[in-house]
This record gives sequence, C-alpha cells and structure tokens, in this order.
Amino acid sequence: MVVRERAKKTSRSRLLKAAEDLMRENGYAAVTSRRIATKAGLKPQLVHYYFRTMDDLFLELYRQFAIGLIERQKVILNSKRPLKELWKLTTDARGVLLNEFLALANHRKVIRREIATFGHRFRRGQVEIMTRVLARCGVRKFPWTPGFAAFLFNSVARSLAAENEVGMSEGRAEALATIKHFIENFDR
Amino acid sequence: MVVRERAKKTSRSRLLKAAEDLMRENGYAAVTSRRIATKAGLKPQLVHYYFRTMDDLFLELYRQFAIGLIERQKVILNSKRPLKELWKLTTDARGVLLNEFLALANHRKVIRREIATFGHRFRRGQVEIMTRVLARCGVRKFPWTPGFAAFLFNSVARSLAAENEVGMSEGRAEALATIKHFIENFDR
DNA sequence: GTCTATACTTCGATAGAC
DNA sequence: GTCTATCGAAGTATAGAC
Repeated sequence: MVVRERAKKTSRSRLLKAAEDLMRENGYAAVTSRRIATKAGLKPQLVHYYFRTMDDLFLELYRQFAIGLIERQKVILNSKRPLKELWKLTTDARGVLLNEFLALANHRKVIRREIATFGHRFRRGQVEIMTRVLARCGVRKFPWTPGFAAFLFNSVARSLAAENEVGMSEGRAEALATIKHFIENFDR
Repeated sequence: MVVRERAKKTSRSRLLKAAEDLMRENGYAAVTSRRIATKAGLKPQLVHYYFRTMDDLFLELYRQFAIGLIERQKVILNSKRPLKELWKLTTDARGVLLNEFLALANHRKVIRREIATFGHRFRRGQVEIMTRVLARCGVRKFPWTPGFAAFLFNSVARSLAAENEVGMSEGRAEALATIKHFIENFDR
C-alpha cells in the first residue's frame, strides 16, 4: 500500500493535479489542455487521450474533489470534536477551489448538474453532523437549527476564502472568533 | 434629464450591458469581444475601439458596478429601514455578479487590485450602516459587532446566490428566515 | 464612430505512426 | 500510452478606408 502510494505518479493523475493547481492559482479559465500539459511536463494531446473532452476532465476533477469531501465527512461523524473537524474540512484549502467550481458551474452547464448532485449529499452530511452535535448538547443550548448551522458554516468559510483572495479584512477576525467560540461551546 | 435617459443608448453602454449580461448568464469566461459584439449587434472591433483591451473593459465594468453599490449605500445610511434596504442592495441580482467578479479576480490580476480597493470602501460603508443601527437600538440588544454583522450579510447573501445557481436548497429557507428576523428585530 | 481586412495566438480535438 | 502532424474555430488586437 505504502509502496503503491510512493510509486511514480501516472500521467493521468499528474494531469489532474496540474489542472487542480491551475484552477486554484489562476481560476478555471486558465485550465486549458495546453497549460495543463505544460505544467505536468506532458503533451496536450494526452489530456484528450485520458479525458477526451475538457468537460470530461472538469467532471473527473470535481468528482474526485467531492468524493474526498464526503469520505472525510463520514470520519467526522464519529469524531470526538465534530464541529472542529468539520470546520477544518470546510476551510482546508478547499474554500477557494469550491468557489471556483461554483463559478465554473455558471460557465459549463454539465458541471452544474454534477455540483447540484454532490452538493446535496455534502450538505446532508453536514446536517447529519450538526444534528448529532445538537442531540449531544441538548436542544435548548443550540442557537440554530442544524440546517442553518450547516449553511452558515459553508457560507462563512467560503466568504473567508474569497475575501482573503482579494485582500479584504474587515469583519474577518470577528467572524473567525465567532466561529471558534461556537465550536468550543458546542463541540462536546 | 429624463430625455437623456430615454435617448438611444450609445454603443459604448450597449457593449457594457452585453458584457454584464454575458457575465451573469454564462460566467466571466464567456465575456469575449466577439460574443459581446454579437449580443450588442455590433462589430467586435468596437470593443477595442472603446476599451482597447479586455482588461480595460472588465475594469470599467467593475467600476460601474462598484460605484453603483456605493452610491446606494449613501442613500441607505439615512433610510428609515437601513437593514432592510441594505439586504435588498446586497441580494438585488448582484450576488451572482459579485461572485463572478471575485472569481475573475483570480484570473485577471488587474481586476484583483480594483476589487480590493472598492471592496474596502464598500465594507466600510456597510459597517457604518450597522454601527448606526446599533447605536439606535442600544448596544445591549445587538447580538453582533458591526463588522461581523456586515461580514455576515455579505457572506449569506453571496452564498444564497451561488447555491441557488446550482439548485441547492437545504438550509436556505432557514437562512432567509433568520435574516428576516434579524432585520425586523433591529431595524428601528 | 464604424466598417473591412487582416495578423497572430491559443484553444479543443482528431488521425495516424510508433 | 505517447508522439508528430494538423484542423478549424475562436480569441485579442491593430491598420486603414470611409
């Protein structure tokens, strides 16, 4: 297993990695077959060999991204500090990428459907985690419904990522502090 | 004045309008000189005549957008229902567009600087409004600091817009209800 | 201010040799 | 699976006539 992970990366995975990096660093419009190939040290035609169209590549990229999120949610559900872990998952370098996928959905309609599908599953997972936290600490103390708490978590995480990108800072520290306080208060 | 507004639109303004529509409907990557021209019923070369480069066009587009926001903020500051008006401004078909500009900032570095500049001014305006509301209803009742309240307003509004685009709905109704409740509670 | 013509670049995608 | 060669379409941008 370890050996397998340390083995030389396949061209396919290197292309996907290059695409993801481009998307994070320069936005989805910078993800072209030529640039992906250059970044991966390969020929552009390989992109089409492995993914045929760019739509297919973006779909695969999003699926890996989404599946990773959902896998980690399952672990979090049984964690001792679910809110802390969930917050880490939501902000963990994924904020920017999720913003890019959401913008991409407005440009490639094929992606939009996929985002909708996984988006639902992801949100349901979050609600499940919130519900468990709520059950633990008692309904009276919990200030929001699980659905709203899940929504807020994403909302704030995504905005922090986006505003950080463009250097906005007002309200940032307070938002972080509020979330931290919420996590510490209800995470047991 | 009225006559002036009803006068035939200039080519320049028609190009800008077409660019904005494209951006809203299909994402920033769909905003190309050819498509803008087609949509406006003009020749692509006119785009370059009026704006020289695409960067210049995006800059102008963003400036008009931002200036519009800041103008309306000034009016809101003296409004009888500042929170309600501010919420309307933040969600008024602008959520999607702001998301697009934020994504665009990750693709065109020139835009990023401009967004940072206006972003600060806009946020300061919001904080000013929140502070006035806070002063009115008494510090004890207001649940958040003005900075955090402003951040939250944007955050929630932008997420509602983005998630609506991809058809996500969980937590949506509750988020809207919470905001409404907040507005009704502190808007006097 | 708007048009035609045009140059050059980049893009997505396919065919076929190895 | 990777390469060379190549296509047509679409992109940004400029020059010059009217």
